[in-house]
Amino acid sequence: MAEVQNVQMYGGESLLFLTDEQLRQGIEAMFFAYRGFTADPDLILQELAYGRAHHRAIHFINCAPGTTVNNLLGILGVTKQSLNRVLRTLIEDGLVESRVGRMDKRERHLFLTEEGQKLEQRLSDAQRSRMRAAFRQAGPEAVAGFRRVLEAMMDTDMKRQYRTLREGRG
Amino acid sequence: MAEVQNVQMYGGESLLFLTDEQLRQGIEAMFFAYRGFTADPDLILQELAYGRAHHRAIHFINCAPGTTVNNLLGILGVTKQSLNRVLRTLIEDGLVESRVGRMDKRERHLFLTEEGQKLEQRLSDAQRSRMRAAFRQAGPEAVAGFRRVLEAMMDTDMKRQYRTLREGRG
DNA sequence: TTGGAATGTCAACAAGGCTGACTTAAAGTG
DNA sequence: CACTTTAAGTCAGCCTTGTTGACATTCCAA
Repeated sequence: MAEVQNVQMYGGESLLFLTDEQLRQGIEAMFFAYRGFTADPDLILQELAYGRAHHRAIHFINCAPGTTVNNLLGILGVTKQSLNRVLRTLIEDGLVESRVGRMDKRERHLFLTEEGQKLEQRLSDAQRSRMRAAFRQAGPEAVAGFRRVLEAMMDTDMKRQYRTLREGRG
Repeated sequence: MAEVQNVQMYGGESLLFLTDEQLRQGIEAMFFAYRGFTADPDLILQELAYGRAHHRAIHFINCAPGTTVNNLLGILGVTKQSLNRVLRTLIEDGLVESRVGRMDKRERHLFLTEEGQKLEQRLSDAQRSRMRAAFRQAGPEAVAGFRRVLEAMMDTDMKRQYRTLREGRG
């Protein structure tokens, strides 16, 4: 592999190392990998007439049960109208429960029902099994690097969200 | 950083290392990072009333000038109706040129015009500069790991596409 | 107590995926 | 040559998921 040969040529943090070509390859790898990343859950969602938006909502409600609509909005980065449509169908279908806030009655706290949890399991099993295979194939050091690059690629406020989620479960 | 501590506990390829929690973090990192990845070009596209679909077309036509519509369909993984809508506007707007094949007159070979190349530059500069910053921040070894994980996450046929593109330019 | 801010809902529209049916032109094959 | 296949493009219509605008409810502070 002729792609890491320029590392450290100028000492310290290396300059030549980042050729446009290598950056282009990184961009394309990201594009193709993201497709792989979503492919398995997409198949499951399709048979239920749901989309990726439903998956994302389910995922983060599962991570933070009792979260409010507003909070979810911040994480997902969409408009509340867009999220609402998805939430409405999930509530109608009995996968998500929305409880009026006790302190602040304007807020709705969101929870997965048992059925919702079951679907979450199915979806994340599918996604995790590909991730697990990739992690295993690439090895622990590659995984650490993978995470470091992804974190560096996030916006600062996204990174905050990500860290919050990470620490919430630890 | 308490996340790589379980590596190699069982010798050889490590088992404990892949906890569900770590996989979940990988999934979320991928989600947030992909948003960051597309954020900068999206801003540029918005002011031109184009979308991500236009960007993808422009990117791959730039990578493989003279590619046919059919080939592009394979790379992008969309239907021809969907691609055609995008391609038509790009041709109308004078960013892409479509030449009838000389060997096989059924084929159309796609090229970026000068103006198309200019936009491609603008878009990829934006995207690369974030990627460059992330790569630099994470360091060369992390980048190698990043690439290894992403490649392992692709489907086999995507990987073929990716490799072909990689070798085409070297 | 009243006006403004926050939270969530409803309605309508656009982008960009999808399928299906069809045309045109060129290439390949018996 | 006649027939089939392939490449490309088009039209119509659907779905998901993003957007903005208008609106109801609730809370809080002046």
